[in-house]
Amino acid sequence: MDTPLREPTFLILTALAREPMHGYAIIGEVAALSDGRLSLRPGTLYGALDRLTDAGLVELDREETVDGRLRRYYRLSPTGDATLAAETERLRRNVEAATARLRARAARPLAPRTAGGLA
Amino acid sequence: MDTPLREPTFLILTALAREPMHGYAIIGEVAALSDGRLSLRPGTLYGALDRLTDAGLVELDREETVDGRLRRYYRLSPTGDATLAAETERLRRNVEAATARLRARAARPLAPRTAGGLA
DNA sequence: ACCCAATACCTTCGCGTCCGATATATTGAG
DNA sequence: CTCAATATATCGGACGCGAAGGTATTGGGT
Repeated sequence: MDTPLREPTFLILTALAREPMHGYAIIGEVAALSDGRLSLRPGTLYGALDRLTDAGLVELDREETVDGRLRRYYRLSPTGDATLAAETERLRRNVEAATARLRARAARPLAPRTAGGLA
Repeated sequence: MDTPLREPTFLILTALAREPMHGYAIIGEVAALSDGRLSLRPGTLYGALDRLTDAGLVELDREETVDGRLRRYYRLSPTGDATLAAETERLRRNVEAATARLRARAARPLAPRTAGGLA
């Protein structure tokens, strides 16, 4: 499992990091986390939840029935916690690398040779 | 194209942000960017380059022949620049959200209720 | 009493991306 | 003369994601 997590999976783990949640609530939490940019579809969510459970990153926490509707709560496992931390570090480095290059680029928008001194 | 970029694609754009590069050099640059964690395969690279060219994010810069070997240089287009910037911002928010939750989690490893004050 | 929206679960299917393997061509080292 | 490195390209499989649809219950509108 060193396959980098894709965005939906990453945000599902992030949502669960705070406290155990049930599927439908995760959809809302991910939407909030991403400022509404990403609205998970059921197919994405439950597929991911199954995969993450098989991989041992999340665990079934408990089940509740509220108003006749089942709520299945999932929780982040220790492995999931470590994976999320590692993924976050990976992303942080990528963001830093991209930011540095974009900044350098903004400094010389159209002039590769700045009436050069060096090389 | 509001599909989030996957990591290989993101790093290819990042590599090209500094200056135009040819394919084989991009592989090395991406490896350096990721501290050797990601080594692009030719299948990934040229597939991505074709897709990115079709999408208008990168452009063919020039072609050189060095020692009988063709070098095809690609450059980041203005659209690619903007896309990379937007993607970087998106990732930055995700990193911040995950970091905040992981930090809160570390503070209370096994105690969901800290003898609470606020509801 | 009726229907529709919202809550909450789950499944199936197609697409796009990625990766591994493979192929080709040239130069330089052993 | 062969092998490694440089440099391009293609193909098939795997897998995650998204769209759509299906089941069930409660509550609001008419």
